[in-house]
Amino acid sequence: MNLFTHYREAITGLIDELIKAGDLPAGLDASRITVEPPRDPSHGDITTNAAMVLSKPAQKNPREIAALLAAKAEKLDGVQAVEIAGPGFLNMRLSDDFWHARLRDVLDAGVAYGDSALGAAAKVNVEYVSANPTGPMHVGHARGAVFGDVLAALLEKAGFDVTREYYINDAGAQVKVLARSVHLRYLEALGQDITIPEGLYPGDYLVDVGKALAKSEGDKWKDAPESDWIDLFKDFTIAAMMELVKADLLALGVKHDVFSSERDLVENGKVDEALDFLKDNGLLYQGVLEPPKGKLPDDWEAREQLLFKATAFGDDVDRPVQKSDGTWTYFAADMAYHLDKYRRGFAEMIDVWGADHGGYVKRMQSAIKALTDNKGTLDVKLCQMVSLLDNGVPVKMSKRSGTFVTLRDVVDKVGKDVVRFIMLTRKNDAGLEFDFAKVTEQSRDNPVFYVQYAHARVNSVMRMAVEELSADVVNDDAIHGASLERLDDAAELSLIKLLAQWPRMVESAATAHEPHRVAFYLGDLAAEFHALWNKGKDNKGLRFIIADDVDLTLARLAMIRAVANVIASGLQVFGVTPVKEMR
RNA sequence: GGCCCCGUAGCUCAGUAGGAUAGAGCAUCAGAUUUCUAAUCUGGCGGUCGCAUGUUCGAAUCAUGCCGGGGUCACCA
Repeated sequence: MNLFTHYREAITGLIDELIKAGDLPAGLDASRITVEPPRDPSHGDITTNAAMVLSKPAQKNPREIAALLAAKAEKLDGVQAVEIAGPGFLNMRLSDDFWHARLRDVLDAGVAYGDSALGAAAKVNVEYVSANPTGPMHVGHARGAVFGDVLAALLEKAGFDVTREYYINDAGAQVKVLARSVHLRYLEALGQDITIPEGLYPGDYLVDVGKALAKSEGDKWKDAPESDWIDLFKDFTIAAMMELVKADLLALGVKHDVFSSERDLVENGKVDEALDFLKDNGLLYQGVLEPPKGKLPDDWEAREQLLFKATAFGDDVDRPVQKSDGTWTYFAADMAYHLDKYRRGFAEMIDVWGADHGGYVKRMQSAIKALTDNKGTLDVKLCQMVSLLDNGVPVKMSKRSGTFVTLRDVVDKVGKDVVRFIMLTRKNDAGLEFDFAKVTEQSRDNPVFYVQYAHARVNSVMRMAVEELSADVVNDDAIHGASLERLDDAAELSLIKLLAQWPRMVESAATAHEPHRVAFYLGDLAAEFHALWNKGKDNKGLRFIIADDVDLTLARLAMIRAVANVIASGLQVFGVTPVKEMR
């Protein structure tokens, strides 16, 4: 249960009562009313702006409305005190019993705590990675991969029906170049000396593909014209590259439900279908684009081409859908792809792209508007660059010099959990530094460690408690039946309140499509837990284990177990394994 | 030149569908350890939220215009 949603409903209920009683006029718009935690804890546990928002439409002084609400709010379950503050805030303090009940919720739910029905099982499609199948994944791909994977998990936790999708760009000129590169490797495998010309893919990872083809095909394509072997080589190589990509993603713990092929779309006539739809609606025309303002590309020439009327849907210019050789542009196929997603039932689509594709967002969104009659929505999440450092020194990356850092290198070096967590410690549209030295160091500076350590520390205390008090006294049943009302210290209640925020965090992060908020929340939670742990040094009475008060000890163990539950719940969304020990 | 993103403490960044006195970490200064793992914690210092108008009861948050940084700009994907 998201307690803020709960009390928002209660407050709007009170407003209805006031309307019925004639104290407020009917027909008030409640949509702008918020119920949230106040910034300053001295203002209570929850606050609402209801009185201020209703002031104007109700033509009443906000403090007057607040007074009407306060009189009723005092009687709500769990509410201990109500006060009116500032311009008309209604601040409420909830009873200790209420918070103890929330702690009970955490213990009952375990890692499932925070699961929400917010999404109401609505279908959402999250497309991420979608890297060209032309080689192994590099670190730049990792961020989008983790972001998409975790956003999908977050949406699932918030109650959406999520499909994780990968779009294979296997129809363009690039895969042709790839197939030619492999043909050279094939000749090499047959014993020829080769040089790889500029423009083809020089990577070693194609050597084995060439060998495999030499083995299965023999030398029959040695002297054959390209048109005879190109399709075969394409198919074989794409399949091999996708195996490579999937293996890399698996190492990172990233999975997809659906792989869609651009080539399939083209071959199945989906592109024609989508374009026919646009044509029937008068949204395609032959035209000549204005040259871009400012510096012109060197090879610019005015050319008549088939254009989609993107400007009618919010884009800046109309967009070409057909190349001069008659084949479809990438954009045309991508339109067909998104229409296909829409027709498969995904009115809500999310795409995760690199920030260098930012210029493409408007045209895709305008296409979706045109193709779905404004019924489909696309949110594009752009992920900024990751800069790799080692102890502050940039790690040089260049495909040519061979110091190219692959995704696999990074995962092998620091582990998938570290890569995943760090990728989420920044907003997606902010740059991110990934420092090999920092992300593996065991200190406060390293958020992965810090959060993991809090989880490990809970388990450590648990082990210690069993050792000191015996397993007969400290066990699951005993902890579950603990007298939670014994938790009455301000610091303990404060920690419980933070735990109770988790369902709200899940919902807001999911709604905003911002998984990084979870990382910050987990950091805050870990900090508060570590702080409480340390309080036990200054004040022995605040230690978790109090040998001569088993009842209190069990209550505190229940509390810290709840901390571990919520951390584990968050890490589960991240696809990071919580550790129980960090020696 | 157009479009998109960013601009918050010395540094790295949060800031919850506009909310009350803008927060963390690092750095720096002063402290805490015969430990339930100090791999941690407590306190001090530190800000014209790039600038200016506007909308609003209320703006770091929304709108418009500037300034600065990055990305991108017809038949690549």
